[in-house]
Amino acid sequence: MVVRFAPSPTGPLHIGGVRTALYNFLLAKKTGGRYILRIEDTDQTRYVPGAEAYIVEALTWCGITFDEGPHIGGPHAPYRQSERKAIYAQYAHELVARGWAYYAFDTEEELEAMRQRLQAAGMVAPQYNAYTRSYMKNSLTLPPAEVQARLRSEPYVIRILVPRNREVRFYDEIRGWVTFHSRELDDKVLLKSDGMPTYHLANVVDDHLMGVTHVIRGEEWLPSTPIHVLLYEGFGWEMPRFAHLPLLLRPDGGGKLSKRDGDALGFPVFPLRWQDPFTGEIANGYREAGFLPEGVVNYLALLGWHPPGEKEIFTLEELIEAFSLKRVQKAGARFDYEKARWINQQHLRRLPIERLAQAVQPFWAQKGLPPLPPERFQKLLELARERAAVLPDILEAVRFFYTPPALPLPSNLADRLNPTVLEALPELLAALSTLTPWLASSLEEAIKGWAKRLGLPLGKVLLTLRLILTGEEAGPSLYQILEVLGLSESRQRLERFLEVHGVPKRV
RNA sequence: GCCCCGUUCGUCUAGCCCGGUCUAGGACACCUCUCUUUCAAGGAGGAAACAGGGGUUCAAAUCCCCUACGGGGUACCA
Repeated sequence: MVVRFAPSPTGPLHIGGVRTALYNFLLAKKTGGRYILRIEDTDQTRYVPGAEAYIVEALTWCGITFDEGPHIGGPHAPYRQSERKAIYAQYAHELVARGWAYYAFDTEEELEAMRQRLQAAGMVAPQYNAYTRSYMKNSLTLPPAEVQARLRSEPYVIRILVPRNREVRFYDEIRGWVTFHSRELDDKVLLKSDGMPTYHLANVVDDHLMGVTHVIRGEEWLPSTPIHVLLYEGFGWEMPRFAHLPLLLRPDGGGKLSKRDGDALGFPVFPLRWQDPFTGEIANGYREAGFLPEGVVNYLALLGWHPPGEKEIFTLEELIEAFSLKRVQKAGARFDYEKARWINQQHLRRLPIERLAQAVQPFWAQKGLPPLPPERFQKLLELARERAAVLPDILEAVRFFYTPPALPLPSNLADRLNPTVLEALPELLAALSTLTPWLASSLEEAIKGWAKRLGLPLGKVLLTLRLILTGEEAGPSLYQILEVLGLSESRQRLERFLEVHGVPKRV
């Protein structure tokens, strides 16, 4: 099995593209096949600098790797269509010679005039087809001598000659047989006047030349597949198998997810942060939002595909094992950010602590926090990981560690302090100062004993201590907090509290 | 407009191909309870769907047709 992912470098890859790349990857890996990255940069006017590098970086981050591509080379190089320009022209002319294509000389204005005329006659989307081509300027209507003359002196395009009255059928691996009638098809441009191919020609030629056996792409390509089928026939080439994946839809149901949605939907639509080189505009990415690549890939896999069992959390390896086109959904799938977060959370909880520390590190550094010894850092993260769906949640959950409470406490919190506990605070301070070892277990024992002696419910004691030490009402186990804070920091916070608030006198 | 593809809980989906086992299963989100020093996490439970109409059949979520709705396409863009 040979598959390819063929994005056009017109900007960042969006997550729908990532999913297409993922499905191709899973299939290639599962079957021990080959996976090709091909850059479809045939539209020179839409070229965006940095987009190709972004695509490679994003897929690499996701763990999606290739066997061939512009970044690694391979037997079918080059892998940028702009660098294969000459190949397409040659094949386009061959198609003319075979009677499956023709030259057309119509100017933009002439095409526009044709459309206007037909629209005025009530046609919504005029086509260049079997009916209209007969009165346009092309090698089918012009005398051969004039055609030759124009070819030498004028820009021209090559258009496919769509047969007049035929059913074009193909088998889609996900949808079954799909039928179009050739009268619905128009004579698509194959070779543009700048000498570049259009997608239709380039993809067919390259897929053939590169030995692609399965074309797996988004459903938006379904309507142009009959053109591709005709091209394979015109060339006399064996067709690959086709599979058109259901689209990723916006959560509000307003159509397919697109690059242009940027951050407008309230969640990232890109794998990585992207800064538009022209406008400077920045769009957030999953990586920067604190997702693990495992989480993103797992969620994306489940959007439009379902594994045989009821298991939902998968590693990339497990996805490769479980994936199959037969279980891909036909209908479009709405993106659900909440579920994406939940899946990510599951991966966060499973991640080995060293790798979690690695993943959190950039966020830690970005906050300007000083590095901690690995053991202490890991201990801290253990307190927070179960409270986090994305990486920044972890920093939030251990805020107490790097931000001592602002004193005096605001009255809504100060009101919750237990006076009896406050009164006994100096005594507790003294007791804790001699406590060894300084561990959550011994701290728990000491504090529980102390609460008992005071005759107070444990909850009141702990809430008061929590407020004093962290300034927050909720969070990880207080014993763990004390342990990770350490004796000296804990004592400092208690002392500072006493300084600011004073010890209430018993009346 | 035309063409193509689709339609099971709010969302992702199982079941559909090979009709009965479906009083339609799971997950996210939501609600209740539980565990707990708190917040999470965990555990238990709840509410929640076969788009509509016709057929075929002893029997239809499952097969066929129509309608409605949704999506995609309709460029010298991919």
